[in-house]
Amino acid sequence: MQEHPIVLADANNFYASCEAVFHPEVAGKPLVVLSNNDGCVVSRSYEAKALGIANGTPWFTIRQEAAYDQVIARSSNYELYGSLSRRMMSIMSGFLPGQEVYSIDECFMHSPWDSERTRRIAAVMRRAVLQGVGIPVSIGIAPTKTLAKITNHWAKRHPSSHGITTWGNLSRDDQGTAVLSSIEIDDVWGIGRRLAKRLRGLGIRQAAQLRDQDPVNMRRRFSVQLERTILELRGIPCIADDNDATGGKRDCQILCSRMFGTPILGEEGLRQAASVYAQYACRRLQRQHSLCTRVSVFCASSPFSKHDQYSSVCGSILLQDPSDDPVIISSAARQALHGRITPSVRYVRVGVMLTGLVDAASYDTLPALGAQTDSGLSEAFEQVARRFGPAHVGIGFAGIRGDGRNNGDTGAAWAMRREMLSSRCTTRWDEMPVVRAD
DNA sequence: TCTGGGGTCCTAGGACCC
DNA sequence: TCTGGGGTCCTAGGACCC
Repeated sequence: MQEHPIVLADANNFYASCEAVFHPEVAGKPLVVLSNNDGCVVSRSYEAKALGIANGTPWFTIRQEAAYDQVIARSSNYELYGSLSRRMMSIMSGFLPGQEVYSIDECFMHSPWDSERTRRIAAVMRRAVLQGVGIPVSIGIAPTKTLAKITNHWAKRHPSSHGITTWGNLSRDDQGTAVLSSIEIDDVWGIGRRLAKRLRGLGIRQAAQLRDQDPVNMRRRFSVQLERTILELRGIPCIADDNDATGGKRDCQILCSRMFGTPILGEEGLRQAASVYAQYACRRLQRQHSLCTRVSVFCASSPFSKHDQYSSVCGSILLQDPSDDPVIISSAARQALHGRITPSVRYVRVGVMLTGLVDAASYDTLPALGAQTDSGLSEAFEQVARRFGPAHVGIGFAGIRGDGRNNGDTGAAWAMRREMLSSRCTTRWDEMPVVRAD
């Protein structure tokens, strides 16, 4: 047994839990959080799960039944979730070293202690997050990331674990029989729908059976990833740490894409949307101090439409020099689709992808390499945004605002729908909660 | 009427070079 | 006319994750 275990902390029903933090009246009730455009269910409270609502269900197909069951629905409020996530991660980083924020609601940590001491620290950490942010987390402690995922899963499903399960504290028999034999193959980290189907075809149904396969043989038949998963299930760490200290820095690509509130017909509307999303992507590029060398844009019609045939196109522009200039990038995005779209197709999505990312710092020292960097326009936009709020200025449609609660978006007809948005309590002065002491 | 968004890694195959 | 073998780089696409 390895004595420096990996700790995985993962929030329970994160988005749904966030909605209850500043609205305690919804706690204990069935609540679902919907994706952008109020499309699909992406997070559910325990009570909503108990009603049999599955993740990914299109909201319009269950809306009436949900109303009957008094289910509360919320549009996704990423501003709130992001803010609570940062608080939660910050609290946890004070308890154990080597935090890797893996997603908005979970992080790995590397404990220098043995399993038992790690468990005691994790219990204190868990209470600190609950008290400091109001979000319940579950914790798995194990020698590898894949096993930490499995023990975390176990902790979530077994109330007797009080939110924490430690692999090293289980007997060898329990590890195999109670835990690995009860985990279905699709619940193993790294095994998706397709792979699970192929494995079941070979009679491999539970995690324990996968662990007992020959790794070399499975690598030949499937992939190097599957070999790693098998070794991880045996307690041999093979999944590299993503210890990029800059936090959230993207190495390969930055993508910004959205479904529209209403479909777009014709090139001009798509060009407007592409230009707006290019500016969002550009802001993220600048925040991580990168430049990009290629701007790609894709757009697609609805894959569900009964009237139109599905159609998708993409175009891409290679920049002359690496750049983070929103003028250059948004203009490339406008050009990328030129002449490619079909005028009669109703497009419902557009996305802008920035690739070929390079570190801006390497061009600071070698100006002769010729990067086209932003001359200060973005900084001016940021200053205006800080003083007057988001979306007051921008290039083209990005400078146009919608009305009311959605005024962070452009006022275009295709802007997303968010009809059930909760307050952005921690990021907007005018939406701060009011507390009365009677 | 109404079906999310943002990533990573790996592999195959083509282009190109010597 | 004939037309190998090995390497690298890039891109597209598939599969997976939350």
